[in-house]
Amino acid sequence: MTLHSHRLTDRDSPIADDGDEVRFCSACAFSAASMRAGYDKAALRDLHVLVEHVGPFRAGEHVFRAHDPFRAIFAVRGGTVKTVSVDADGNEQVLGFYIPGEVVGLNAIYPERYPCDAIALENSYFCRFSFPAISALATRMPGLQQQLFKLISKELGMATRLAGDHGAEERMAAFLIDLAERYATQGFPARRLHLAMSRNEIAAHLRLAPETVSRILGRFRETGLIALDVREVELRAPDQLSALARNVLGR
Amino acid sequence: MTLHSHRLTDRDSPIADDGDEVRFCSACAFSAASMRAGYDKAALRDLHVLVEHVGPFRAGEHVFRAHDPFRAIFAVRGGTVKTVSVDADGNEQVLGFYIPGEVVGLNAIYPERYPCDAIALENSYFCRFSFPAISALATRMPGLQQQLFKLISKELGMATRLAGDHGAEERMAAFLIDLAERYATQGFPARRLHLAMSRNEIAAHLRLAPETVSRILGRFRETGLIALDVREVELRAPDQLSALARNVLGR
DNA sequence: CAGTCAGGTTGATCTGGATCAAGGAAAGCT
DNA sequence: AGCTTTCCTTGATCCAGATCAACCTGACTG
Repeated sequence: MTLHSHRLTDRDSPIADDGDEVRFCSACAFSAASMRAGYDKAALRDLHVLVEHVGPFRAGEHVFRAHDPFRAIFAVRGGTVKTVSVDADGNEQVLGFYIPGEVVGLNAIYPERYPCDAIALENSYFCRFSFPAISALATRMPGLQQQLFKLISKELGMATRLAGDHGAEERMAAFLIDLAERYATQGFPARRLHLAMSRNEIAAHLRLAPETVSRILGRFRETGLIALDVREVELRAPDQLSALARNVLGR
Repeated sequence: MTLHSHRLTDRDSPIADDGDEVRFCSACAFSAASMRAGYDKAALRDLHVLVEHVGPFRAGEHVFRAHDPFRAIFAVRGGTVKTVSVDADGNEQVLGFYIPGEVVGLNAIYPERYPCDAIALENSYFCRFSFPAISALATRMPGLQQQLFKLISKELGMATRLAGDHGAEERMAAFLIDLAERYATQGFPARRLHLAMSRNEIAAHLRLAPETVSRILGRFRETGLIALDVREVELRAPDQLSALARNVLGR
């Protein structure tokens, strides 16, 4: 098999702190909105002062834990995280995977405690925003407020799609398409991706058995929809995949 | 069968416009937060001016439609609504049911279009809040901003629970417990409820077949967990139901 | 570099809930 | 009242995906 996906490393990631005192890490979920709105230096400085760079977290380390009091949200600067909720019987449910530029922890606002664990899947870095501080700032920066609303609402859309009734193949296709698109919007190649998560974790996300995930990926490979080398994926027929995912993604 | 649930009507509903020029409809999701925060008269007047009472909508009528541009959110003043998304193959998914005091339309913020239809299940009334206006106001009323964050985050929690992997009985139990608790927080009796929705709608919400919903309710009745007369439900053993729902509701 | 172990694949079997089918009961219409 | 329609229930069968089982692979360990 000659599939060489562009494995993300600390070195070649386009997402990183640019070291500039005034501007933000270029991919931060908040920077685009703030820049777009054309805020003055003072407001930008406020937002910048708010940020606390944290990490690295190594694979398997917790960024936050279920039941911890909610204090902050985390923008992924580099790496990948999963959020997981473990029920009384020990069943793990993966709520989501988060890649650079995305924000983790928004589901903790209402309960005022994190309702899940956040665990790094690989070496990962974050911008930590105190939630009281960022929402106070949002009061003076309507664009930031809007951005926060959008982020939570987007997350809500994701959860809703996941809740839908759909066949295993449809969900798997939707997972791949969605992930690829999210990487694409962050500036990564759109047709190749490295899966930072195990089959087990994909399964726990899509409420499938790991065996089913494996079989479906195998089938996708055999029918030429994807090229696959364990965790390296190339979308060979994105249109057919999208067609499969159509009902899940709602378009 | 001698089960007489307290059927909600326009007349006996505790939720209604109180007719006071200055205060809000007592159950409105925003009134509590605003009152609690102790805002001055001017701010309260702003919020009051913002509200537009709409309705009645009769059973089956649309409050908004999928793909319509997002302009407003709706607090249920009386009645019940469902939000439904219909995919390309005509499969209906019920995203949620909303009772008086709850807010519909928050999932439209990110896509900037309603991602679903909102349909009244019975005669229903709403407070309509222009979203641009209420979020502008939220800028001057941090408590209101916080309330909006919470509402969306709470909705996110709901969607997440729905997305979980769980047996049909667990999901059904969770549905009943959750609905009863929501009625209870709105001041209705905690152990008796009238289901405003059909078995089909419950099924489309819990991704079950209507037959399965019927069978499980029958089983709950036979095992004494509930008393049941078609749409009138009495929770006879709320603790056992809660135990069943435990893994779904996460506690 | 043999040994261990977690992760992945593949095959065989089982099962929870869907689907198909047939009536009953309540509500709206003429 | 009768008629129609929609909703609900109950029984019989079926199937997508879970579970059980076996083996493979590659990465880390002593």
